[in-house]
Amino acid sequence: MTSGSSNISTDVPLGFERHDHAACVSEGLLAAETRCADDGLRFTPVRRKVLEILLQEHRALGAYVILDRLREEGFGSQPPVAYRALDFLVTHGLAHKIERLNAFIACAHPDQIHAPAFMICRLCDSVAEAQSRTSRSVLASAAKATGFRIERTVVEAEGLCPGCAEQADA
Amino acid sequence: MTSGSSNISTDVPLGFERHDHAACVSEGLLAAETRCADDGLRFTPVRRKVLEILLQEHRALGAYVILDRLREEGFGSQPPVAYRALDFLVTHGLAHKIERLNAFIACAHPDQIHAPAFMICRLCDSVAEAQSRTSRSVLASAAKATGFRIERTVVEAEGLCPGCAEQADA
DNA sequence: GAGCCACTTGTCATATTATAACACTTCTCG
DNA sequence: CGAGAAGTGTTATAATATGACAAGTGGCTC
Repeated sequence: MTSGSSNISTDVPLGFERHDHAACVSEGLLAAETRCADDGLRFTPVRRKVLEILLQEHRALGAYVILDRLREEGFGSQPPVAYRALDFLVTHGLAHKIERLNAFIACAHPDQIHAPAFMICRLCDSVAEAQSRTSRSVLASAAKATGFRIERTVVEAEGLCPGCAEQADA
Repeated sequence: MTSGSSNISTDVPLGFERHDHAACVSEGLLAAETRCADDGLRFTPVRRKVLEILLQEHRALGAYVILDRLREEGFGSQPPVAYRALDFLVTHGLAHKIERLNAFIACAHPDQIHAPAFMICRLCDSVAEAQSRTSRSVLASAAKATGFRIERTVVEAEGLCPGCAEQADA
């Protein structure tokens, strides 16, 4: 994703790094298509559009922002339309909910097993997804000690992204 | 808190372990009082009552549940009353918000520096707070690698507590 | 291809969580 | 004591999320 190659479509440091952002969208959609085909899931127009909307930003979007965009594109405009598509994407690992923000973001690693961790910039709102091995976490050891059986984890850090931290220091 | 001593007031395994629960409440309130006195904070009746309500359970309570109890006790009954008290408690480390549940829980370690991690049982709703050192976490290394400056972390695991896991297996 | 089924979409209605703004009171500190 | 800051209570409203039901769509068997 960090693109050693071609056309940088934006120089905003989204996901904290410059990259070929157009590729994020197309690759993301392609990965989702493949995945759905493989797993016998229906990648319908609404679902596709919602993922596309999410992929367009390395930020978390609220359900109602997504809903507005869906309306503009001619889809249904009532909350369940957005929530159901988001639910589908989250359930199948194509998107994640950022609990801290009550908002949603496209998955950056739809191929791998995901116990994702996020870094959320409180100034520019960008969100980066880190790959995480659950096993060596604080949670894993605490869970082991008490006998808790982990099914899902929420790991989110709030703070300043590299760019904003630099500006803040200046 | 695991009480080598006296009267077990309930045998429900709250916080996943049997313990002298009456002591949780009184010790919690005492710790808060001390802390507020030390730091020149006002531990007013509403704030005290909200903390007491939270301490009575090793579960996260929604703001509106708390609000109902406040009303029963003769306090104001509009949302801001509860939210302001909760905000005070969270700001000063006497309570935490469980983002996954949009709900609140009393801090189990009000004395220490807190980068807490929680284990949430999806069946019995109990929540245990683990002590965590942020430093060796997935987040810390990801942050270091990208230059992200962490200010606050949310670490929550959802799954089955020891008791519920056992029942589920049976 | 007709009929059946599961799934998806769209809508209305409503629940749940959270905050803005303002008047009034209480506490603190000079 | 008086001025200002902090806290409380209220009204009103915003933002987030779900339940229930009707209608449409696609894939299936026979």
